[in-house]
Amino acid sequence: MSMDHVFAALADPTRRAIIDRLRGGDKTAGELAEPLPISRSAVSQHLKVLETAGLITRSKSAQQRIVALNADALTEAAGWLQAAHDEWQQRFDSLDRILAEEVPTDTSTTDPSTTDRTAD
Amino acid sequence: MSMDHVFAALADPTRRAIIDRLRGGDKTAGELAEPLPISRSAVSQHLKVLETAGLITRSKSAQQRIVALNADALTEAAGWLQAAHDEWQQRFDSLDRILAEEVPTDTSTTDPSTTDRTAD
DNA sequence: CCCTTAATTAAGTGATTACTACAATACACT
DNA sequence: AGTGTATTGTAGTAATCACTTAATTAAGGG
Repeated sequence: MSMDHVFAALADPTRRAIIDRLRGGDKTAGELAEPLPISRSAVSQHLKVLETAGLITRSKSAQQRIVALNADALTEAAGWLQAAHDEWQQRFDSLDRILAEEVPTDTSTTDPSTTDRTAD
Repeated sequence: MSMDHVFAALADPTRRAIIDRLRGGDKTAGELAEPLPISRSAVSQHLKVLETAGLITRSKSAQQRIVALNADALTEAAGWLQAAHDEWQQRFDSLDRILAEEVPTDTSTTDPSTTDRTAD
């Protein structure tokens, strides 16, 4: 259930498609394989990758395997991304504030060619 | 800047470590390479992967390359995860509610073997 | 112009990935 | 037991990955 495995699992478009379908509720391995342009064996292998990553759980019901999404692993990965994003955004915002405060003096006030007040 | 590339980039622990360091602000390629147990060449290759994924931007400053985090790609990936997580959680919550309300009746009311009322 | 520093690119290697086709398992129905 | 259905496991293969060393580009200073 390491982050390595979670992100590696999510890197494949077929596996993300499977997760997208699972958002609508549990499915059997066959139902998941049906719209995909690859063999059932390949789907089974993808499911194994997702299971190892902790993103899904599989349970038996007669011959069929019920596949369900596991929210915990999603939460963990989402959390890491959110943390990185938030800290960066915060740093970005404060930089914005600094720039907004300190900019006013730029040119024309300290221009040496206009400060030669020789008129007197 | 596809999701494939973003998640594939995040699947490597070295690259996540680089992103973690970048949360503290911009760094040069050398600064990023210094604590890592791999060659500078390898770090440069990792940076290229992160750049292709849109997770960082690189700019030149004299001989050095300044590396900066790019929040947009992080936002996109975080958004996908969050959407999957939220919809699942919502479905989970309503299932919880249904179970809490509907459990009382289970079996024994529609059993065909007990409806042969031959006693008359 | 030559040399140092900072970083990237090129080539090569061993490990891993995604797929297919085929074989094996597991369960249900007769 | 024997057949059909749902799914997984096992080679085998072509492509990609992470790494190393060696060569290359680019900027600055003598």
